[in-house]
Amino acid sequence: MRVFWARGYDGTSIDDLTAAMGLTRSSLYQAFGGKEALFRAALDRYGATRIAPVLAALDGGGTVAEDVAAFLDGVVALGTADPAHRGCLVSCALSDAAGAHPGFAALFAERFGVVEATIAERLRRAADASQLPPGADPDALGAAIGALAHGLMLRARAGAARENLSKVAAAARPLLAAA
Amino acid sequence: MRVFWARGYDGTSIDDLTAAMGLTRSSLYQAFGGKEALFRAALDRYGATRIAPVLAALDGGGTVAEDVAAFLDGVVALGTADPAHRGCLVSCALSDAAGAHPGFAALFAERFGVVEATIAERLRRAADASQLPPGADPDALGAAIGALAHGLMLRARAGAARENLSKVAAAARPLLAAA
DNA sequence: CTGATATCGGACCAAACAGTCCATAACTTG
DNA sequence: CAAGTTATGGACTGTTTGGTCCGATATCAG
Repeated sequence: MRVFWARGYDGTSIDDLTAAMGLTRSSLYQAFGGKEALFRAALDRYGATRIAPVLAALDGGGTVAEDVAAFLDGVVALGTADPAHRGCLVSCALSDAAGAHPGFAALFAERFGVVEATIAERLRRAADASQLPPGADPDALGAAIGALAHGLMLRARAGAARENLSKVAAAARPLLAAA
Repeated sequence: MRVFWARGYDGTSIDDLTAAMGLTRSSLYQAFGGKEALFRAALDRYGATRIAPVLAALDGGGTVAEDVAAFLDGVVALGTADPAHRGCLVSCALSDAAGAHPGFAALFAERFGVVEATIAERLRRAADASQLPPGADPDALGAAIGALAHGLMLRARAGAARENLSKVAAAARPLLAAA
């Protein structure tokens, strides 16, 4: 997962992977079946260990503005925590792989959709509690916050510092101005 | 440019390029020097012919909210216009290449910075005209709008329809609520 | 200890890769 | 038109790619 994260799908060779994982080619092929299957497994692991905790901040128990701010902070932290793995495996590696390898396109859309749907669900709860402006569309607003999050990940990949991105995330607060 | 756009840097071979460009390897190497230099030339062309017109919408002569909305519409249009070239050469291809090829990291940051700086400049003009809330930070807000734009590009690559993304862009309007 | 089974290590393969080369063809220019 | 220069075509090279194979090693049951 870390190798794909740092170098992308096409930029990673089987030798890179065996070196990082400490096993030989045969073991890798025996255990995972091939590069593509291993990448899918890495994406699963990334989703479970990296994305899920960040999404969990949306259920932090605060106001919708607080929870979304915490979510965006988590995004920034994930994208900038380790200089060797800047940005996001999905935003950076999978988005590119979806072009050269059509099989990844659906996977990319699916990963994207999970994030948007989770945010939208939180927003719908806020709307029910009248914490959102009356005319707001939770789905569109959720997608906008998701797009912002992915954009922050790209900016992290380009080398932005964490403090800097925190300010950017803070600048997005008007999206959730209370009614 | 189109081949890199569709298939990414590592996903594109010299043969792909010669086939699309209608010339032979020697001509390509003679004219551009190599794959990396050709990619840089493609990025230049992309910036001049695709990104610059979209950024120009920021000087559309409307209110800051109108100009930014027009800019985001342009982003959505660029990312969804041609099913063969979904998303953005910079957001999708360069972000990945920056991982495997360190030389591209600076280039990626530079391309990103141009967009943010252009938006921030427009916002500063708005602030001078008191069209922005008093406490707003034009640099941070510009970076947020830039991140949103790049996130929309990723969503376009994942296959989102234009109408859909237009709604998402519209949902971001509160970012520019007048003071 | 023995025999069956699962795992491992490293050599191996064909294909694809980026990049080079030189003989030929097409211009340019005096 | 002829000499000099530039662009082109396609064969070639050494390397790296993802993937396979088989002998050696470890694990475990009886």
